[in-house]
Amino acid sequence: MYATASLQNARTPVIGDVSVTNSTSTSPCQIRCSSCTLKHVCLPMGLTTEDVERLDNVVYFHRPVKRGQPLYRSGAPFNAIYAIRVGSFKAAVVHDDGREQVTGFQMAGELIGLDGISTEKHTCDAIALEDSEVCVIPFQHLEKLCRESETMQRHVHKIMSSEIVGKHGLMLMLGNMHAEERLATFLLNLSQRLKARGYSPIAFQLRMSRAEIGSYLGMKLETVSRTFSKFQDQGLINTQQKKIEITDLEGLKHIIGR
Amino acid sequence: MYATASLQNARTPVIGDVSVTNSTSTSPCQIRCSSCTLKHVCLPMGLTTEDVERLDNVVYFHRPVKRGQPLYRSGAPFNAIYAIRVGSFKAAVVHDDGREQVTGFQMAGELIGLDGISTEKHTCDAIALEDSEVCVIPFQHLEKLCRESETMQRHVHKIMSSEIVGKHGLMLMLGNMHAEERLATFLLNLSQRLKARGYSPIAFQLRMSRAEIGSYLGMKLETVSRTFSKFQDQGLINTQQKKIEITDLEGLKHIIGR
DNA sequence: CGCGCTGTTGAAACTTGTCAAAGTTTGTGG
DNA sequence: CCACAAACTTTGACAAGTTTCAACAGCGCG
Repeated sequence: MYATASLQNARTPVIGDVSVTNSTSTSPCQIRCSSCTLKHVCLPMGLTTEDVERLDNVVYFHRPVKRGQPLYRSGAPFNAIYAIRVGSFKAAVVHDDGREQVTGFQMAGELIGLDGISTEKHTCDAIALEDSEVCVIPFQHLEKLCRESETMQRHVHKIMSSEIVGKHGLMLMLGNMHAEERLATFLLNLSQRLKARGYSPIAFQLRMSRAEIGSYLGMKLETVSRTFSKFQDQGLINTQQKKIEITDLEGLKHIIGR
Repeated sequence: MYATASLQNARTPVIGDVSVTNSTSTSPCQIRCSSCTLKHVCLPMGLTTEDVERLDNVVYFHRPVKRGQPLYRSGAPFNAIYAIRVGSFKAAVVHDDGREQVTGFQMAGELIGLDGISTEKHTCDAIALEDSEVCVIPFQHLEKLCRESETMQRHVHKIMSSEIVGKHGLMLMLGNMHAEERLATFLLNLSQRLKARGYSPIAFQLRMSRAEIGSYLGMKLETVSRTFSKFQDQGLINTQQKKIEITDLEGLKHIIGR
């Protein structure tokens, strides 16, 4: 009852595409969206039971990605978007001259790959920050679902739009904020997303290097490091390399408020 | 034959919404997408004749916006996206503390308003940089079209995705580039878009102030002004206030290439 | 014709970047 | 399991680029 005959038929070629274009193999999915622990923060968030069951028919394959390995690279053909089931990723665009800009960090439950829709080729690299696993969402199938279900369609549109809105926020940060404000914004954002996933919002492990944080925030790694140290001196956080403990959440918020 | 009965019926409430939520009135459209001179650069770009005719049924109202006036403001309810028919706009997000970041400049044929989809409220201000006119595209109607036509659906998805990709480029600029590279990028981007619209790519009138350019590029207006002067000294451009003439296109490109 | 807004230019101050060195952690291979 | 190498982080000193503050010029508008 979960898979209609037409979807079964339509699915076959896409599976082929995926295995051709990606060197890593995919594996059938044990866990359905409808029973996934991440459904409150992932694609299914806010959807009706019926729509989630439709998703179950489309999200059928998982793909493991080892730390440091790409889920996809810039220029790779676009077939699917991905929901992160385990682990985390960075997305980065690389300029001709080699300059890299990290455009986002994604964690479990978040989507990655929307950049590829426009040209049907991915326009950035998606690299796993730790051993991870993604759910493969063949985009053609998702589009079919959106034509069949108005609520699903609106949902997908909202996800894309919030991606745009999120980038606006980043632009505001990159264009207007000082190093301290940027790092505080970054930490608070991370904290909030971890909280939404049931993790501690005040003690966590960074998955990315200082250089990657710096690239994302538009500053050099030394400045990131110095700013961490400054926060530590001010009693706002405790850091030990990648281990972060926020000791004064309000203080951090106050930095952004100037 | 252009308007089906069902669309006629569906349209009425949306018209109501538009006139309620916007203080400015809209007027029926004389010009159809299918006969619009901007169709090669606007929403209809690349669509089949059939799809464009479907658009004709949906894009029915125009709205004039005087220079300096908002098309919408942050927080306003989202009903429609807009295609710029005449003139140009800036989109800007405003931080709590009053800091403003211009997130984009839109010119004729470009879409504005996608930011509102995610929360059904607009998240930025859209302000006319000159006396302008937009085509109102009720989003619910566009979504209906996308459910009916696969090519239209993919088209709209591509537009949203390229908005995301475009922001990535901006982030790269804000995060990695020096003042000269930023301004050169800005000028070349403008030049290219004007060219695509049949205007001179090397002589044009800026519609925005130095402060607005600065906000967009993440630098202060004085730095913008100084950088313009530097380009002028280097023989790359001629500026007289808002009038710009690019005298060495390759030279400008070379600045970005470092 | 003057007033205000916008743009230009200069000098000093500040923030961040650059370069360099040393310390720390992580991972690998013996 | 330890040792060593590689990668990452921290910190300092100095340089460079941008902002800030200030003054003035030019253009458009009433």
